[in-house]
Amino acid sequence: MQLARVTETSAAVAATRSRTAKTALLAEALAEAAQGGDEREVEVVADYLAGTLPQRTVGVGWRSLRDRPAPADDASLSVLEVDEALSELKALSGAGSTAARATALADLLGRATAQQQQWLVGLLTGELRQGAGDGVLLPAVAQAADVPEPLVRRAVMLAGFPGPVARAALAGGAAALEQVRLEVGRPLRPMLAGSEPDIASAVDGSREVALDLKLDGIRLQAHLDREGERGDGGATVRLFTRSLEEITDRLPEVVAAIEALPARSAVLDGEVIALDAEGRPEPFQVTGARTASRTDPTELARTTPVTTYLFDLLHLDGRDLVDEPARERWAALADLAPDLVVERLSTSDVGAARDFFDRVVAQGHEGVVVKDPQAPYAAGRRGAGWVKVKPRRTADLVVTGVEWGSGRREGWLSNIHLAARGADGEFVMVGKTFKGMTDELLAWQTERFLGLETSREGHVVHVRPEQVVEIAYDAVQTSRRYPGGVALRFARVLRYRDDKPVEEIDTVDSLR
DNA sequence: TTCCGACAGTGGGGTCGCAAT
DNA sequence: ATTGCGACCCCACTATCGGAA
Repeated sequence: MQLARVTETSAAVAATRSRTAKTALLAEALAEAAQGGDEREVEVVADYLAGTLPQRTVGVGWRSLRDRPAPADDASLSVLEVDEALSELKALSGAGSTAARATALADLLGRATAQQQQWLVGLLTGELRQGAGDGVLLPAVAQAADVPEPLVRRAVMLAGFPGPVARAALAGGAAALEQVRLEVGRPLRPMLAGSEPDIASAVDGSREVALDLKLDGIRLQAHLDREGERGDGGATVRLFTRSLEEITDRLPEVVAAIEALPARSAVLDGEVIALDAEGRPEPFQVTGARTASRTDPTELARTTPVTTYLFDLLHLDGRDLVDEPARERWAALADLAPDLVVERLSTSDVGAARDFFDRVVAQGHEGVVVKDPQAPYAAGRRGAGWVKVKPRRTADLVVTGVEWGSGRREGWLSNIHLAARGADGEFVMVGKTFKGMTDELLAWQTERFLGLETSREGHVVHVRPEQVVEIAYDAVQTSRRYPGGVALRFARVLRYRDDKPVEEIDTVDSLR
C-alpha cells in the first residue's frame, strides 16, 4: 500500500468531526490493506491510522524534525518502506550516531511530499491531531474484519497493543481473535480509575464498596512464571509499568518479593513506592527517580529500596481471573500474598469511608481508590469499577504571564504563569496551568490578559501582576526550575478572583 | 429528547540516559 | 562539567459524539 493512501485517509479523518465517518474511513483503508495480503503491512497501517508506531519510539522528536529537506514533488513512498526506514532509525544508536540518524531521517523526509512530511512529523511527535486514536481504530478494525467490536476490544486489552490484534482480526477473523488470551509474561492493559472530588460522590452508602489505600508511586504489573525456568530459560519474573514498559532489571528487590510467592504462575497488579525509615511514603520524586534509574540497581535497592504493594490478581496457576468478581480475585490474592496486600476497608458507611480517607491522607498517602467488589477486571478501561478520591488543596496566586494556545486553542491565551508572593513582596513563579478552563473562560482571559500586557517574548505574553486566580493542586514539590525552589503538582484553575487584592495572595513560604 | 460514557486534545513538573559542546 | 533532547513516570480537565435511557 502506498503511504499516500494512509495520509489521505488521515486528512479525511481530520476533516470530519463525525466519529462514525472517521470509523468508516479507517475501516475502508484497513480492508484495502488486508487485500494486499501482507500481514505486517496490515499491522503497520493499523498503527499509522491510529497515530502510533509499531516501533513505539524511534528516537526522533520535535527538535530533530524542525529542519526538514525540500519535499518530493511526487508521492512514491510505500507504507512498508516507511516502516523499514523507521526501524533502521531506531537501530541507529550509540556514540557518533547523531549525524547518521539525521541523514537517515532527512533521506526519508526527502522522499515524502509536503503533505506526507506534515503527517510524518505528526506521527513521530505523537501529535497527529486527527481526532482518532484507539477509540476510533478498534471499531474500524471490527468493521473491516466483520467481527463483533467487543471481541476486538477484549483482544487488545489482553494483548496490550492494537497492531497485532488488527493483523490477527483481518487475517483470521473472529476465530483468530478468540485465540487471544491472557499470557503470563506478556503485559495486558492495566485497569484505570475514574475520579471523584470527594468521598461523598464516590460512596453512595447504599451498597458495600472497598476502599484501597492509594499510594503515590509507580504502577506495577508483575508476571511470575516458574514453568518458564524449565523451558527456554527465560526470566521467572517480569515487571511492567502502566504503559507496559518493562522495568524488571531496575527493581531487583521487587523481583525477589514476587519470586517468593508460593505460586507456579501469577499475574499481579500493584504499586511500588519508596518509604522512609519510619515507613512513611517518600515524595513521588524519590520513587520516580529510583524507578527511572537503570544504573547499578543492586546498589540502589540497598540505598533507596522500593516496597511492593499488591491490590489485584489476574491469573493464578493456569487460571485466568480477569472475569471473576473483584471479591473473588481479592480473596485469592489474600491467600497468595497476605503480607503484600495494600490496606483495604470494606464498608457501605459513608462516615467510615471518610474516616479511612482522612487517616490515610494524614499518613501522607495520596488518597483512596473506591472499588466495586462485583466488578470484573476491565483492562484498559477507565470505568466506574474503580474511582479515585484525592484531597484537593487550593491557593490564591497571581498571573504574571500567558502563553498562546495551539490546536483547538489557537488564537486564545491558554497556559497561564502562576506566582506566589516572596519574602520581600516580590512575585515568585511556582508553575503554569492550562487546566480547568472552559471555552468561555478562555475567551474571557484572552481579552483580560491582553489588557494587562506589558511585553512579548516568543509565544509568551507578559502581563502586569494584577489578576488573582484560585488554583487547585495536588502537592507542592521541590523544583530546580523555579526560583523559589518549589512548584505545584497538577495545578488547575478553579476561578478567577476579583474579591481578593494581589497583596493578600499566598506566599512561597506558606506553600512550602 | 435528554443524559452520560468514552475519547481526543491540551498541555503540566520531574527524572534519567545519552550525545554533543 | 554542562546542556539539549528523547523518553517516560505521574497526571486534570473540557468538548464532543453517539448510544442509552
